[in-house]
Amino acid sequence: MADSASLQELIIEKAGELFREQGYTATTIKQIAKAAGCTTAALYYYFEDGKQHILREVIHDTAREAEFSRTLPQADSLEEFLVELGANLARRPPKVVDRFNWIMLQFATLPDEEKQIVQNQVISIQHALRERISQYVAGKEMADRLAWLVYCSFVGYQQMFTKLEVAGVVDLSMDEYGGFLAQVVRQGL
Amino acid sequence: MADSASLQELIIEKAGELFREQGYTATTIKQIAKAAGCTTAALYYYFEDGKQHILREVIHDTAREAEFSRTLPQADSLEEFLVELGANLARRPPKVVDRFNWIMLQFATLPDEEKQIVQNQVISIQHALRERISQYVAGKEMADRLAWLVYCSFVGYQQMFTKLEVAGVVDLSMDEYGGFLAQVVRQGL
DNA sequence: GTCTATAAGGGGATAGAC
DNA sequence: GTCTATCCCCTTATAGAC
Repeated sequence: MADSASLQELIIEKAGELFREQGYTATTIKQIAKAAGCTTAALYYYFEDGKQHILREVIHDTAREAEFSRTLPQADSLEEFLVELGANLARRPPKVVDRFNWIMLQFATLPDEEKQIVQNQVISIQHALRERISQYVAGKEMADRLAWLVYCSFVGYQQMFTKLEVAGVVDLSMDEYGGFLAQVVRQGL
Repeated sequence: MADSASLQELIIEKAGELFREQGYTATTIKQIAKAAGCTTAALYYYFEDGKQHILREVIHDTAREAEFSRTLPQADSLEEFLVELGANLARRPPKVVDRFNWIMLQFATLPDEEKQIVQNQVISIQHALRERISQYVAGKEMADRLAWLVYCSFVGYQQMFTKLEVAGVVDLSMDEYGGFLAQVVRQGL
């Protein structure tokens, strides 16, 4: 981002953007080079194994970045926590959502090592969610399942409403969705 | 599938499989031709606009097929309905799940007409879900929101556990997940 | 209707200059 | 470290034979 960033970092950053926007296969190394302001030969100086190598680095970089920015809201009750969580998620930049989507959809074609990185990230998010939720509910098992339910619910919302652009046709904001989830969790119907 | 199927239908079917497995961009028309037992020239006889044209037809075909096979379980209570729904979804062939994922990946790059087909499908599923749910709960608004919550929850589960293969690491079957969702919806925590 | 043959272009990758 | 120049292969697509 800064002009002083090394070309290597710049390549990873620009490649990440292109992968996110177009997918891995649809992105050419010529596009990546152009976006990074260099030639394809320069790519091979930093990434000997070519395009696949850049992909791996993008995944690693994404994981590192996500690790850093993960913070769950504070709240006095489970209901409030879920409402806040929904509100937080709704405020995330589209970039983050797109990146998650891209990796998810790329997943099947990733090498094993990178698959594990992605899975570990998902699981560590669920763990964080579970620990927080366990402050509000009785029973480890209950907290664990609820954490998955909450996590999956929001992921699903995002896929449907953001990725599939259903939000343009149906009127249900993520805030409302989170609020409804909180209500259901609290008292059922 | 039958040997008597026209080559045109066979191409759409085989292309659909390849797109699911590899993605659209990664699939070549040569692969499609080979899978369908013909040459690339034959493809252009049926699909003048080439690969894009085949993509469109696959989407249309997928929508038609989904329309046909969509049945929701019968149940005496909301809780039972949700449990059954989870069990049904768990039994779906991976093929169906993969297709949904693939279309999601492709969505951003689809022409408007095909985008609408996909959205309409999603919305019509939610409508079916909503109508069924409204048998059990009071209030149109409530049924609508709950239908989205249920739909998104299952989509999210599928993404995480099936697509990201978290099911191999974490022990939470879709049956259990559906059961837990039913329990939460019924009485809260 | 389906094939053979091939054109035209773009893709990933590399050798060697600077 | 980065570029110029280029290679080879594979891709999409088409013309014309059968």
